[in-house]
Amino acid sequence: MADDKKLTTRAEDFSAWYNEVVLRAELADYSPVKGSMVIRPNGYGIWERMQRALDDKFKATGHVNAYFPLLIPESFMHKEAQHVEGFAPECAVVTHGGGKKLEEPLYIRPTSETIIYHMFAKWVQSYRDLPILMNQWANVVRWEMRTRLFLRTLEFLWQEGHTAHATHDEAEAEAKMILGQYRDFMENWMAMPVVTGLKSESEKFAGALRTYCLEAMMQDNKALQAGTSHNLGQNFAKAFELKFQAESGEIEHAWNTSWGVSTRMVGGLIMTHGDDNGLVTPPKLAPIEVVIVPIWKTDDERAKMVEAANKLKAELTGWSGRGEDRLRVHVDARDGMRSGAKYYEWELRGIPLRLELGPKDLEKQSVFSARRDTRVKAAIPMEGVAPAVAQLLASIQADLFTAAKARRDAATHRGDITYDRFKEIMEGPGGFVYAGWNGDPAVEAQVKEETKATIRCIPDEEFRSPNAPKTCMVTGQPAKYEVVWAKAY
RNA sequence: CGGGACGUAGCGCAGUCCGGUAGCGCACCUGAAUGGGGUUCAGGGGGUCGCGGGUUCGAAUCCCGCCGUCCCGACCA
Repeated sequence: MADDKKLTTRAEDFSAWYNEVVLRAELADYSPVKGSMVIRPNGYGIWERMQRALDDKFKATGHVNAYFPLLIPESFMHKEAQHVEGFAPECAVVTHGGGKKLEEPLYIRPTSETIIYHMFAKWVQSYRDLPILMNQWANVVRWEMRTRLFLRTLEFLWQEGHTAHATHDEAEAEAKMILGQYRDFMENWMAMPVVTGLKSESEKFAGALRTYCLEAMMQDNKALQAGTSHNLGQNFAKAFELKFQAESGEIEHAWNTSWGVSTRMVGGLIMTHGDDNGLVTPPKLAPIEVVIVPIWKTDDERAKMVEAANKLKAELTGWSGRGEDRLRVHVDARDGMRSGAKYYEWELRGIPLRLELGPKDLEKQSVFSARRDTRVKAAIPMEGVAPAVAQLLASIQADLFTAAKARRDAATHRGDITYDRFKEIMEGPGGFVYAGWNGDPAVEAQVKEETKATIRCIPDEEFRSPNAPKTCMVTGQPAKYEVVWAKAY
């Protein structure tokens, strides 16, 4: 921050830019405990909008919310072999309580499969008790060595869905259905394009049969895993004796899924849409969609313009053209701050649309608008201002997605790419590279070692190249899959 | 845990080499003017200079020890 007022630009130093946006837009702040953070109202407001939209989707697809406890007996963590192997190193463990050493240490949940399937086992006897479609909003703790605001912190907020089904196919359908819900949310609410697909064996969730994921591209061309959905098979059901009597009379193990998205998405939002002036929030997730800045010179004028601004706000919020989803409007009537300074501040905070209302506008019976995304300005007639504003917001929402998708596609490489060319891309601008892979984990490890890029996913059909590579990029052997490579957060 | 840097006001820093009254910018408070893209002037508040010890008449500055933070690597929603 050479200039106290200007942000470091994305081109200068992307990660410095990111940190400055988070801190200066007051989305979050560092907490006294290294690696954990405080989510401030501006950031939490976005998370609340995310929660509401997702929660509605979960409810609409038949899920119910519950809450399971933070502390998990150590023995539970050890019941599923891969799970404990994957998570034990990053767990925080409570060894003392009430001033005494505990008989059995308690793990602070890094995720809740173990406790939840233990409970499900208590609740399920018959196929008639299935499926269980449950979700919880919770915090989890993972003792990361290297942390970044929103993207990786010791503690974070998320939702974790957990379901139990009578058959493999039903669980598989659930895991994929949720993936679709996430995708819809990311595209239509976050305006963030994603590639959906399957994780390779080495990248899948500890204890899962298969992990599906959504991968987004940030403006520095690195990938961000924005969400995951797992088909857990019967792994946890066997470990926790989650059994039921089938219609046939046989005792069978249930089939589970789990799926989650976290406050990491706020980081994804920032890095997808932010610009050198700060945050850019898609209207649907903006706690405030419209800020009205009244403009005045004298005290008399101030009273008049603040009144006019409040009247405008009332007209906007009173408009029912969006049904229950009323326009979210704020009037910035602060005295002692120039309008220009207010503009910069609201731009930093990513408010999608600014309306300036001064004596001249009032005279002309119009209001002056400025879009946050394109910074295009235009007068809007007072007559019919609400639908016009709603229309502008809808355009901003749509244009953000289009722009983000164009950026991603411009940094996506397909076709027969040699390993040398691949290295050039990864050392240089980065991006998504679609390439053939023979399916050998050793090749995957080698590429990771040599280039720091990883297989983000085996993409779902609609994302695959029309002419999929026939050979493995590294070995030249026949390709088993087309995969997406990228450096990732 | 290995490699590098740094701890001075809320934030960003100068001062440290060469010991001598703790400073600057931003932010904050008060007042006045200003007011359609970061306003100006005047006044003001705020710091055990990371902690502990040593050298010295005197330490932010020199010496020893400790602690902490950040960046790079090993792990990762």
